[in-house]
Amino acid sequence: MPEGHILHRAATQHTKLFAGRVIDAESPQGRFDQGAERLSGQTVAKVDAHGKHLFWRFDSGDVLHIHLGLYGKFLVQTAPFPEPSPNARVLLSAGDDRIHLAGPTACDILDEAEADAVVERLGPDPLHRSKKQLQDGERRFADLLARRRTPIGRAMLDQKVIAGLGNIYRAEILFLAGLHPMLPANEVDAEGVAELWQLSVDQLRLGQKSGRIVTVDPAELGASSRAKLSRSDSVYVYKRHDEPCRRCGALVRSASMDQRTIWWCPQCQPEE
DNA sequence: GTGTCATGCGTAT
DNA sequence: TACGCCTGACACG
Repeated sequence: MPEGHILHRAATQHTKLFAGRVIDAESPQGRFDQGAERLSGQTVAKVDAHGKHLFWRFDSGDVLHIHLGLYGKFLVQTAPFPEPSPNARVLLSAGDDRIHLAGPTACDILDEAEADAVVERLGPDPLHRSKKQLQDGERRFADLLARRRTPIGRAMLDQKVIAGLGNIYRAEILFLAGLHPMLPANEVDAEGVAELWQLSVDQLRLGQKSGRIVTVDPAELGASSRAKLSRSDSVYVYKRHDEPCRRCGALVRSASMDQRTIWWCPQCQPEE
């Protein structure tokens, strides 16, 4: 159930645990037998992420490319290892550490050029750290939006425009920016574009740090909600159809956009 | 227990 | 625009 923050979190954690180590791989499920055989005995160089894609880079030049899709999940395990569930696509282990991967959309071995090609198909990633990358990213993001008449709600989920946002962040960031999801992307003014980028950077970073998506400003939460934050307490509009907006009280609306649901506050995100 | 839905996306139509 | 992937959570009975 992963948006970009989860993958970057995994990249950091997996690098910490496995960089420089020789791994053993197996595929209890059997759908990655050949890959596991190929990777076993190889040394991990590092693990990095772009958007929702994760890349395990090996000294040999092999790259294990993973995309979790809608269902995929990583478990980090330490010895003594639990019995692997039979649906584990791959187990990657070194010494007392093991990654258990289940349900991914993609799990395949690429060479470096192929891995580069995956990244090149993606838009800029707001979780990239260097100042230069972020500045370039913002410029690309602005250029891409300027060339699209498509609704901003669709553009924000388009991984070629901005890599790493999923349905929750899409809805929440548009709310925070005060933009109606149907507004044409090329009609968002420069200030709005800059705000969308900055909100994406800030929100994804928060998510990366905490491992969960909490977009609601702590100052806007009641004391009781703060004590135990349920998912519906942690967001402004996502899955809150017909509930009152936390800021203005208007009823949150929802609609289907490209087979995904989008939520917005008709008052805070006016349609013009 | 069964049915539906979902933080995603590639491919076919 | 529709389907397939292939999993878990949750609502409902």
